[in-house]
Amino acid sequence: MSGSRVERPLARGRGIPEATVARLPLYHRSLVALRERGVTTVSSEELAAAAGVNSAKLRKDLSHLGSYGTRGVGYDVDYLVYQVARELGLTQDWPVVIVGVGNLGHALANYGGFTSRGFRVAALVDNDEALAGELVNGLPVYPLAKLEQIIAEHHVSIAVVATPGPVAQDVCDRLVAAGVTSVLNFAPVPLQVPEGVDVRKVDLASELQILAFHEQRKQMSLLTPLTALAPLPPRTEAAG
Amino acid sequence: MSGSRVERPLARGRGIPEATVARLPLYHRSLVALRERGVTTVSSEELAAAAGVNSAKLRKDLSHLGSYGTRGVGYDVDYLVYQVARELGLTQDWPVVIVGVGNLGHALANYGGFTSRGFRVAALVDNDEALAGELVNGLPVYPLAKLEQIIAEHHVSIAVVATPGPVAQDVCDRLVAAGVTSVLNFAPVPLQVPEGVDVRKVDLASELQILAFHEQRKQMSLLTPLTALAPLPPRTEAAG
DNA sequence: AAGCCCTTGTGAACGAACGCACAAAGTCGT
DNA sequence: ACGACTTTGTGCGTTCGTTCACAAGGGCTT
Repeated sequence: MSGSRVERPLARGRGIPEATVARLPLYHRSLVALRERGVTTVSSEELAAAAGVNSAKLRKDLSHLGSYGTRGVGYDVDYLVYQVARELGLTQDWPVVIVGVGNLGHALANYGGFTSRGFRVAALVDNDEALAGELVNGLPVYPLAKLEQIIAEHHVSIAVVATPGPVAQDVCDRLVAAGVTSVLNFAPVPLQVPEGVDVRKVDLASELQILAFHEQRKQMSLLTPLTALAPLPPRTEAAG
Repeated sequence: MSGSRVERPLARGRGIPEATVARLPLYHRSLVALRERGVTTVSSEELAAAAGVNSAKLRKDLSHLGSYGTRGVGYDVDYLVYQVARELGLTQDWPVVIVGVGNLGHALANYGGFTSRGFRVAALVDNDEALAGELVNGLPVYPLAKLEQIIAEHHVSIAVVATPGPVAQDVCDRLVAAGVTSVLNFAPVPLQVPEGVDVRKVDLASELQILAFHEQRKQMSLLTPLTALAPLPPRTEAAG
């Protein structure tokens, strides 16, 4: 077995659990909403309610960023907004390239939440010649041939793949070769990327199917009594 | 109150882990792709590679559905496609209502992956009077006032919320009151729903922010050696 | 200043998910 | 028919994530 050397699991600025990172945007948004309502101080209980999470989880999440609260009082909204934003990298400018200007790419280019908060659509790219030069949300569409040039000139490190599935991997390969190290993938295929490149998948069809799974279960449990579903359900106390 | 009752960690009915359910759509899609290429038998190793997951994880996932493989051979593609589809509820028809026909709702209405595989857009609904009656992807847009009627007549149990954030909760409440028990939420707010209603969130801005977080860390680790990261970050609260 | 009250931050228990490694169980060659 | 080979299905240890419960620590009142 390996040595018993205790390695510090959570350094101050690093080692933030992935589950926590995934919730930081949620907290950030809730905090901004509170700030816009004029709230200056918020307790973990209130913020947790606004974000729809458990308050203990919220406190532990925030504790990974540092001790930004005041015991007996709560968190200063302004200060916490800034800290979360800084941790998420929202205090810097992120030029983003969107590849694929179909229905989805169109919507993304127009989507307000995409362009705000540090992100800026550097360019729209599509391989359809007919689209080249057209304006979408005030942004011109460039041909796919210019992809590498755009990435280099704008120092793009984050790309959005909104192409049809069959070409997504090719596009992704070109993106990575050109220097992109983070990809948000809307295409219904699992993208293969080398070490060091992050891919996050947004799969609309999958989400619906997951809902359908649970929906089917609900319908089944309505039609048949519980005893018919499980072989021998112990007659424990009924909840509620 | 956000302190919700302890919901069963495993999926309702038979105990299929939630993490497994979330991957079933992925397997289903990979299997369909294999079938279309004429593949009739697939090993866990091959299917796992196609889906981009660990093969042991794939086998354990599939084992929750039943013993559908043949040792020494693999899985029959046709058979497995059917079993996964049945488990996901894709063998039945799911009428879906999309509320909010903005950029995103427009894209969703046109999105092929949404309408295929058991799902069917029963109606598009928007509160913008100007849109009423317009055709999107061959489907008419109905006014919000008809929401309850549509849900009842089409027996809709799954709804997509693609409205602006501020009205999402109101729309959701009406959906639930009208009988919807599964909601796919694209609005950037956490929806509150009663027990028994499922909500899945697709948050485009959050996904980008999560990528930005990791991207920032990559850049930091390139610029500074690891030893420079360990000390406490200066608490510069005078910023701004 | 001291004590009370409030909320944060966290140790610890619990539970879920992952992945290794292997036994079980089938096929195929001889 | 039998043994070698292949691949599934799964027991088990490890890691990751969630939640409880409470001590630590700050503010407020007296």
